Amino acid sequence: MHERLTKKQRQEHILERLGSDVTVRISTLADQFDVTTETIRRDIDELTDKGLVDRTYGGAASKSLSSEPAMEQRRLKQVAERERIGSHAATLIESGDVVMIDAGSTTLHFARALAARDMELTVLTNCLPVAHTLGTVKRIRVILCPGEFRETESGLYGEETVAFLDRFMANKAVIGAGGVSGETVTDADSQASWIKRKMIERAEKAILLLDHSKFDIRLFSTVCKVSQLDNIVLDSVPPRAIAAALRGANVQIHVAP
Amino acid sequence: MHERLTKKQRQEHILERLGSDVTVRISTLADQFDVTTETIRRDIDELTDKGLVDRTYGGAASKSLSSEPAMEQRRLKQVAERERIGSHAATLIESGDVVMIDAGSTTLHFARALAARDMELTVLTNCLPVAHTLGTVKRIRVILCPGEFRETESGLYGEETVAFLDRFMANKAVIGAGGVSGETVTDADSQASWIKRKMIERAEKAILLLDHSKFDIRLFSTVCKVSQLDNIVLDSVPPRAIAAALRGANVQIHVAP
DNA sequence: AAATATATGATTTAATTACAACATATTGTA
DNA sequence: TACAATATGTTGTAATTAAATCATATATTT
Repeated sequence: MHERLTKKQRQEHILERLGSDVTVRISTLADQFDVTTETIRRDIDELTDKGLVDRTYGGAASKSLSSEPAMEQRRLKQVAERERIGSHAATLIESGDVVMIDAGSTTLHFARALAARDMELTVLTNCLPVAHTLGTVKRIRVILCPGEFRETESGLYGEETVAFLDRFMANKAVIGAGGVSGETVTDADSQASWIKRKMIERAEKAILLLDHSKFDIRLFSTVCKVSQLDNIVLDSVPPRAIAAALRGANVQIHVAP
Repeated sequence: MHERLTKKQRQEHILERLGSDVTVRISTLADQFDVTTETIRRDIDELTDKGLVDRTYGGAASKSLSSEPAMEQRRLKQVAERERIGSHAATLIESGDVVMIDAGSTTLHFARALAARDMELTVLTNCLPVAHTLGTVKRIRVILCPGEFRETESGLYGEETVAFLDRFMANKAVIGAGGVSGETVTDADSQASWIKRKMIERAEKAILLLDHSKFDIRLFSTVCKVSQLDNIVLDSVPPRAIAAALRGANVQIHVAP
């Protein structure tokens, strides 16, 4: 006969379970713990409030590794474009390169494409999903930056991160951004901008990945001028003004087919 | 106006979605694809039959092919014991502590228990799953070490990691190990041992988590002498020789209930 | 021990999902 | 084109879950 578990114990068990399973069901847990579904529902609500699990209809799910809540809504529409961008950008990488990869959903697509190519590479990144994706590939050496972990982007940020990057040199930096307007690249997040700038600085070639939804968008934090870029990979031809700025700065434009 | 997607496109989108999200809901997908829930239900049933997704009530979840195979295998062993150990070890942590957490499956259990407690903490770790588990908790500041990413442990290792840890001081270090024999703590992995040693060195109190399968095991790489420990959390009473060594070294022994 | 707070259970109603059966539309092909 | 195969929509009913409320039990504090 089992002794009754305390609330804390139950909740720990639920977290444990979500460590190996992706989802749990309230009805199942209620059976196993021999409490009512209402009790489990309350447990899961509390865990959800703490941000430890995601609520689902009928249960809970473990938090996703690469969730980007801000992008959630339009992710569906932009997925195909980003895949194309990432895939094309991967062709710009050569065997033997040292590559710095920024955190973001577009750069994650790039990392997936890169993993599929299977080259000899060294990768520095501040993005956990990128590290995870490339970590499985034998011939790629992945170095993750230190820093403060931010759940929203699943990335590492802060002075530690920037200082760490400063100690390396790369052949290529692959970054994303929130918008480009005229000759200025911007992002909503100033901490992220510091990382992007440092990566550009420490790499011989800077490659920016951008989908068309970011054209003519100007956000809070300036990342760099387009003249600091070497390549830009897009999913469609940019508006006249941006195209002119890019050509003027001698940036090589790639439109992913 | 959107064009209607084909069945194949829808299903690909669902899979893509489950690449970044853990779960999808039938009702949501039906809205987004502008089809009825029955259509999505049939899509998901097909994907389930092919073994590509897991069915859930109201939707689907990504298959839990854990990307941490080595860790996953060990997780299956001694799960209950490790949960108890981790849970009890969490009670040794106080609000305001700076805690260094080693990579390993037992320490991950500890991290889950810690997350459920919801205290004000600063955590330094070389373990991605630990960072992810604690990164969701508002009151916990998580700093991830730099280093070379090793997929088998989902952790960071190497000189960068050790040097980084050297720059901090912690109240407590919580580490795992491969075995303890006599008065010596050992591990199979020498790179991991370097991390563990450094964490012990940089913390006021060293807490070792060990399940009983590790008693009287001596492995390749020496981590430390038991005299360098302050607390040890076990799932059962250790053999005479080890108990004697621990008492002799004035290590506080906790047997998790 | 009494008082208070917390946790759990029970119950009802509303909302959501599942399932099956059948109708209609769309696609591919002889 | 016409036929067959496939895909999708519609509808009704059953099953499951959500949410709110109130009652009861358990723990904590004074």
